[in-house]
Amino acid sequence: MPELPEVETVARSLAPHVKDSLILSANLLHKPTMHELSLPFSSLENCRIVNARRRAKLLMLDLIPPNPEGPTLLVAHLRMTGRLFTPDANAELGKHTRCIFTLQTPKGEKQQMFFDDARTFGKLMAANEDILQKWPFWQSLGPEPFDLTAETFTKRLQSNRPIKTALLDQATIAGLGNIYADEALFKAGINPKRLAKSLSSAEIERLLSSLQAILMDAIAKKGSSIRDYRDANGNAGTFQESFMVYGRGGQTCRLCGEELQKIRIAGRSSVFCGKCQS
DNA sequence: AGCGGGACCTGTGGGC
DNA sequence: TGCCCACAGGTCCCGC
Repeated sequence: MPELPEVETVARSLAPHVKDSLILSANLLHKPTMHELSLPFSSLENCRIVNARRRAKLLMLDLIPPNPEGPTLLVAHLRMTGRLFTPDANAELGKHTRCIFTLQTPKGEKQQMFFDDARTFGKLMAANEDILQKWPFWQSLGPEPFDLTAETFTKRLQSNRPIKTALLDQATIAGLGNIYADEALFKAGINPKRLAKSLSSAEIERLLSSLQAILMDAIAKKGSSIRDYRDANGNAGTFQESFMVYGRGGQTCRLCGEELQKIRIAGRSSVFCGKCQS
């Protein structure tokens, strides 16, 4: 499930393949994949890709358009099963390929970039600054975890929701999903059901340093591959080998041996240790 | 206003 | 063996 470390890994692994390439065409095979606020995909033609980066869980390709009205960004939200990658030269169209981009590399060679998405939750958007300003989700995004101070985090946690719910809210902090929220709460020793505003300043500092450490470690390990997720080169990440709680409900806690509990919080499964997390 | 929960979507895997 | 159904979950939307 692409969360911050997975999207960061995709951006870093995709960049060398697409940087300075010209988009010759964008062929949308599944209409709902195009975000409703997107410029027409024909506007992507003759745009040059100059960078691939990440904001929150969004994959952002910076573009130089052929004219001032053209898009300056190709934004991809991978959601559950989206993959943006450059297939091998003679690769077949996949069963779940939703958009095909034909690129011209700086060497003048043709190369394809596929957006595959089994579950079709993912979205692509050809955008510019005006569109970002009109996009409520973009406007509501909270700070990046590495930019967050304990003081700002404290202000954003003044809510009556369980801390787990607050961490999943992209307006509180951007980039966390179910995996890293559960892992960060375990590392910080905080029960996911605790109301966000009930956390002490010591607990908030511990939670912030825990989630920053986990995200750094997960980026270093190229993300977590549960089933679908692969980077732009088709490689799996290895952070799933480091999971302390995610997906381990009913198994024993790796710290104390207690049986891990699995409950639902705001419709999400949450795994935690009743002994280590208070 | 703020929160919880269902809908969206399809592949997978457990149980019978 | 094969079928059915719960589950996976990020975000939007609706209702309380």
